[in-house]
Amino acid sequence: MVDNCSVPCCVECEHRWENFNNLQDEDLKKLCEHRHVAEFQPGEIIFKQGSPISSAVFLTKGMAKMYIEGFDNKRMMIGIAKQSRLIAGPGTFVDNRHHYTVSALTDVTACFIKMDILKEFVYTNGKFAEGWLKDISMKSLQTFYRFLSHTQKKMHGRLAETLLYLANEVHESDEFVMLLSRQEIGELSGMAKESVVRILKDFNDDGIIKDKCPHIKILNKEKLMMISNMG
Amino acid sequence: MVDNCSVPCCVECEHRWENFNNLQDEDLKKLCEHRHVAEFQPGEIIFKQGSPISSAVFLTKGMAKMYIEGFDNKRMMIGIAKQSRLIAGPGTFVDNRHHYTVSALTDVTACFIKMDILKEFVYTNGKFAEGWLKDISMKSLQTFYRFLSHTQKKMHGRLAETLLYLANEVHESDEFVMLLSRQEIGELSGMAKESVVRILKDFNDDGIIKDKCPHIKILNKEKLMMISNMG
DNA sequence: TTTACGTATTGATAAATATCAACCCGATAA
DNA sequence: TTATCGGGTTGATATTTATCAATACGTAAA
Repeated sequence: MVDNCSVPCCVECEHRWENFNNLQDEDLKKLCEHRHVAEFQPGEIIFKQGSPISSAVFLTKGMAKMYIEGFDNKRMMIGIAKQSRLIAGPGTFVDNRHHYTVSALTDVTACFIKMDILKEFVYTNGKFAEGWLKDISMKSLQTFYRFLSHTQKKMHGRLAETLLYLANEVHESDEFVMLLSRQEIGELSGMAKESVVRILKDFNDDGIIKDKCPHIKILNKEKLMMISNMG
Repeated sequence: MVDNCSVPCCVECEHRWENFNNLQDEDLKKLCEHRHVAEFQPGEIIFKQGSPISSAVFLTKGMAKMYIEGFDNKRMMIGIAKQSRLIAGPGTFVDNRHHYTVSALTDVTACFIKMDILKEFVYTNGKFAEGWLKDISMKSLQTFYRFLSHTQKKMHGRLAETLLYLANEVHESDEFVMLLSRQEIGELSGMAKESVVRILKDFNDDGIIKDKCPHIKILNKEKLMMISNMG
């Protein structure tokens, strides 16, 4: 259990959203006063696809997976959420509904900030509005390029790309403990779990990675990038 | 050849971007004064992936295809641009580069409006900023759901979806002249042109569509929607 | 009219990928 | 300790989809 005091105010939070740099300290204080902090255990749902958006969410600790629940209960993982990132989704300005589910992968501490207050700043602070446009645009571009990968790359290329994403963007290290099950890696890279197993074995046998089950180490990043770029 | 006078000022343009409703008439007049109008023949490129974004583009006549040029020169078509839609792409607020190419499918008349002027309004007009956020968000959501389709649907489902998109969104009629070649339909629905041919034949044989080559008529929309929803 | 070219079509085949079933293995509950 | 359960792994097989090659067809140029 946490209370609001155990998490620093947005004014001095080192994990705050980059776009908060465009707000004044008094604005940020106002945000802290109206925020709520909650903790989640691994597997717990932070918010659910289809539910109304009342707050923006920011993680101050831990990681969560974001996924769309599609046809036939099949899941498509969008990516992994961590600190400094606005988690709200594109529904905010469209239908006020979440279009994907977010659930904790580790112990997570999350800040909930009322969306009304954030939207208010769009009217009164042009820099903040521009920053938000930039944020959405960047995520949109990332989606585009992942879409392109899925359409044009074969499985080895997609899985190589996923491993590079986990190393570069998520863990910021070429050696990490895999948070995701084979099933989940499949949901992230668009293939069956058995295919994940087989291709990881291929990479392992070729000396590109060392896969000692929860631990992953990238041994030959050059080659992995080559496979990703057009495997 | 057209000059600026042959296309109405944004103030009274019936095909203008919805978000322009948030601007005052004097703002719109300022836009007209700084715009440029150009005509394109089928096949001509309106702007090219990778080139810098100097202007937002709006079509006042005709249709154009938007596509990403991916690996191996393979193309992924994003969709078809027509009137009332901002064509600029998510690069505007990120790296100021176009991330896809737009080329005319028919005779096209296009308005170019300096992006600087539009961005200016983001600072001075909160409603306009919000409208733009909404615009980008909606496109982002559409991309998400197309991505989901590609990942989870099989070819029949994807092609059914594409036909419904062409009928509902592009031509706004269940009967239309197909603007796209089989190759291009394939780029839009993520499959080889031969597969497009075969599946169209299936749909034709099953009485779902009538496909007399450049003409397409949807005969059984219910069934087409069923196939799209999970074919 | 004939030729040439690009797209559409068709069939045969190969490649990519998913599915199914069985088994292994480590952790946890009884 | 034993039973159970949920991943992980593996091999066999079926399905989906692309590729290749040949042909047909319509239009524009010669």
